[in-house]
Amino acid sequence: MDKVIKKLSQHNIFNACEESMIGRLCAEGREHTYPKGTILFLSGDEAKNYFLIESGWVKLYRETLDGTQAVVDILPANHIFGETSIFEDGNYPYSAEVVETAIIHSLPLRKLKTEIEKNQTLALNMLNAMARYRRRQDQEIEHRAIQNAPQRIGCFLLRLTDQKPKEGKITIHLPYDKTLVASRLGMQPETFSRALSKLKSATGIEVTGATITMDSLDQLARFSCAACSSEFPCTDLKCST
Amino acid sequence: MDKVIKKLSQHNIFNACEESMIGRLCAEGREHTYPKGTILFLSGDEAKNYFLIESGWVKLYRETLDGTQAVVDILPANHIFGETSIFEDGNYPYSAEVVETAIIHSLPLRKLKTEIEKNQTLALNMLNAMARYRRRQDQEIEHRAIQNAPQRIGCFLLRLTDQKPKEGKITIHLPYDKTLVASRLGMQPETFSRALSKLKSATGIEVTGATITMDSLDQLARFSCAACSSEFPCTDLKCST
DNA sequence: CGAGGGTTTGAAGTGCATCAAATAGTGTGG
DNA sequence: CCACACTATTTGATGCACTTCAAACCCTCG
Repeated sequence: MDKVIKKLSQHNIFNACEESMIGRLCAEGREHTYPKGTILFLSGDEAKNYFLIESGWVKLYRETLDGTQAVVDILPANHIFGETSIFEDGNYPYSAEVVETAIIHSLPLRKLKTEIEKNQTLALNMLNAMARYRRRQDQEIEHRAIQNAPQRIGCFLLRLTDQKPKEGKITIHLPYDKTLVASRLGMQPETFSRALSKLKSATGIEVTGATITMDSLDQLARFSCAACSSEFPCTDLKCST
Repeated sequence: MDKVIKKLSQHNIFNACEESMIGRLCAEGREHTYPKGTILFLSGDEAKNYFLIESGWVKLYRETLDGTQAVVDILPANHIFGETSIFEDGNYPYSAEVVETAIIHSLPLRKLKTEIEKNQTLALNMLNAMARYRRRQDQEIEHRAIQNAPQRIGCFLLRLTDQKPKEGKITIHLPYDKTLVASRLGMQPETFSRALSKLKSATGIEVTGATITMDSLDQLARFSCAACSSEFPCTDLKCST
């Protein structure tokens, strides 16, 4: 299980933590490959483990009795989720589904809790991560309130780029299904499709399947970031946790 | 400044913390009365203080260049805000405006940071508070995604009640302007007005100015909670931090 | 009493959802 | 390598919820 230890120690939360401690955390960990569609847990389930994504994508969502669902987030490799359940009532606050076949490590929450209570560095890292997450959520609420569909897509695309300096043409690949992107952005697939066309004619981007190219990000930023309180290189929005 | 110490020690974040430590936190604190409309700070300002509301109401919001604003939260007495700025870049992530004349204590972030780095209990309390806040924000996103305007109002009313057992008639007072409630719920004042009428005819509540009465909460819960992933006595949603 | 803000009402417009159906794309077995 | 089955995506038509603009109303407070 060296691999997990290495992965974990690269993670923000375990920054500057001793390997021995991380080793203890992983002691009862398991690695599993889950096919697309697997439900890892449901909202309200008793939380025994938290998870590290080795590869693939995982959707976090909440669902009403009649089946309507609200997507909380869609997480890529190297993300951790379910770890906040050590606080509060010990149940998962959302459901998790594998949306691209994934290799996932499960780690026991119990151990994490023990370590956090002893280890100041770990607790502080965790606080930092939570604060960062909180900002992202605030932004999310803002975006859904004041950006329209084409702008939300533009903003999403901007956050997918590596912020690399302007080098000739810029290419972005959608990381997963358009339908999923739509749900991530809180809109219907049909709306996504139409909004992407609008974005195209408004900013001059080129769309070919899941690949999007453009001459520079400026146009896109001008279009999308007009309806946002942050200014363009909105760095804190990048994925993390 | 005994008053502040007392207030603080009742607060979740300082649960089980020594008075002496809280005393150190308050050392450079100040109390101020601010009239309605006062801007306490703007998003992006360097964060030197965090705040405790003694009385009154404070609106946290974010604003785009063209003046459109998204309300993040509206906080009542006994709430703390601005404290998360000790993490990350040290700037406030939102603006704060007094919306009902308020008495507010400002406390230096610097001292809080020092104490958090030393005091495990404090760090853990803070983690708990952050986790709770995170859940609330997740809920907020869900609500805005799947509840319609009348349901959002109903849900808001339910969260205002004291969860007291059914005793004859139930009375709820809106804590501030209808216009503000509307912005808190992410809708226009006009929409709020019309949605409240719909809620009235759908659930049989009585509305007189800012006072709302009904025979029982059941009707309201049945109407609003249908479009929510949590079941009715959704306790975690109650205010806190 | 009159001014001004909060609130309601009306009329019209916009954006997104929904339903329905066509089209493109992908993977399968033959 | 092709035809079929199935899914993802697009397009069209329509409806609804919320917004916007405008104006009336109400209520409070000087």
